[in-house]
Amino acid sequence: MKYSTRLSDSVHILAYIYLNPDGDLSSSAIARSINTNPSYVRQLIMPMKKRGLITSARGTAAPQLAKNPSKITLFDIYRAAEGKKPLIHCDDNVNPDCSVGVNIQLSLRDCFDKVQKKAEKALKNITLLDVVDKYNVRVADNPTKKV
Amino acid sequence: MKYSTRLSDSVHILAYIYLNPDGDLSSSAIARSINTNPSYVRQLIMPMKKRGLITSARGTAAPQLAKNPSKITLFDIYRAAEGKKPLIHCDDNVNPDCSVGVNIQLSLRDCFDKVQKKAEKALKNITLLDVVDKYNVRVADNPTKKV
DNA sequence: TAAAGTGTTATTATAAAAATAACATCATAA
DNA sequence: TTATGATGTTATTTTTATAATAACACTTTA
Repeated sequence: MKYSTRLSDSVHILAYIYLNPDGDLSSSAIARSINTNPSYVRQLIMPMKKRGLITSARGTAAPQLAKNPSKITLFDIYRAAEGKKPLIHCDDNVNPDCSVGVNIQLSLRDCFDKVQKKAEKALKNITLLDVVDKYNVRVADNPTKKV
Repeated sequence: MKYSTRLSDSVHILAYIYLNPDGDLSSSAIARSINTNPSYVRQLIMPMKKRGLITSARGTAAPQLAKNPSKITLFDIYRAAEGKKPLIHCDDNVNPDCSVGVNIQLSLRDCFDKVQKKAEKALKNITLLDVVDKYNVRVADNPTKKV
């Protein structure tokens, strides 16, 4: 399949809103920045709205962060973007008549869960503010056209 | 796309070989356990061979672990199965004329790299023996038909 | 009231993976 | 020696999760 860029694009949306409080914040304008279409942007915004990361209202092109960016972690955005999908997938289509097959996969699930927890912990330790700070350093070091 | 189960299936292959030293270790037999085809099994074995995890010879259905299972980590198998592919993907198709777009993605890459490192560290801390041990506990707790 | 926006659902296209096929090469047993 | 069956390898087809897109009811605002 295509690789999912939902987390990446969702962070993009939040950063864009935060960095352009007085600019055009329509889904069309954000979509142009991501090089995608307005509908996809709105589809990413919706779960973030449900998870309390963003506010928006029908008819008005004025989404806002619902929290301070220092209080929004990459894990929050990951949950909104990807739900409960894990980073590593077990093969749950092994031969059910094979004890090795079934039980190795179940054992592996335990192991992958541990890795998942570690990754999630790392995601929780990075905030939207951290990402924006890195962005600002980059822009300061390499001044070019804005927006 | 489909989710990759290459890591999962590669571990499966190694465990199968370790647990059935005197059984049929042809790619066909292993494929039946995974519920897939012999060619796919061989395709997974090849990179593990190149990375020194397994030995095998043309014409003979007798693959062997090249190391003690306590010396093979999930990270080793992950590298063989997935190469350098990361767990989380940036969107590298954003609007190149948008400073926010480009620089946010570059900043995100740094962040995702940190998460990747943590996940890889977790993978390094789990060995094939750990997986097999969990398997043995499962089989002991829940005795059913073997192989 | 017209224009432009969001929220939402449905459909199509894309691309990464598994599945499969095919075959040269090698080992082994009859 | 030859037939059989295996691996190593490359190429093709099918599957499927995702992005892309379309469509439209509803809402805001000029």
